[in-house]
Amino acid sequence: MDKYEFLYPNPSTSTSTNSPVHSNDQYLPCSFQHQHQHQHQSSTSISHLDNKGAGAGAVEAMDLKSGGTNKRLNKGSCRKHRYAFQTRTQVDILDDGYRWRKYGQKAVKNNKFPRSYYRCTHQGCSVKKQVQRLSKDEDVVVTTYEGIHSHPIDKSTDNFEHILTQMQIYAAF
DNA sequence: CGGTTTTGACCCGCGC
DNA sequence: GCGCGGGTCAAAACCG
Repeated sequence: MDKYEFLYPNPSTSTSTNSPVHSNDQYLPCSFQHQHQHQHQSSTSISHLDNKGAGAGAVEAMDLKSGGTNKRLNKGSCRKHRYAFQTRTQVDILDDGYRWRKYGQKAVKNNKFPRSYYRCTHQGCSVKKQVQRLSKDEDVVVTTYEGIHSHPIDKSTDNFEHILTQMQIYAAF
């Protein structure tokens, strides 16, 4: 049922206005906060992510050190690049051009919708991604990326994907 | 047939 | 010490 391969008919219509939020101690030099006119109510999720237990802000309630994020493989990793996107879309799967394999799904306490855990299917690329939908606003989908891709995108020829790629590269620095 | 999703169980850190 | 909440794994099911 989750077979949405390519859902970017109109980048300026369907998926609009992503609000990148860096919750880690890592700061992004390039602030690509393109706040369009669409977002006007629950757009800036920084307060949501920063504020734990604020009802719908169960996305960023945990730090990297606490969770079992790096319990097994990660032993002495330097820093974790993690940033969340809030996208107003009706589709759960936001295809950014990479290949993801779902490895888990858990229900969040303050959310009626479960959170899906995805992982990059590339060898050596342990980029993780989790998608969560807000129970308050079903149209808002929070996608939290973790890690940086060290390989080109398999797909090609798309403006929006290219933009996303650049955004990730910026976030990597 | 291969890759991926699904779903339950297990594990781990933290709070009480 | 136990329970809770969250994250991951793994085996089976499913789809192209």
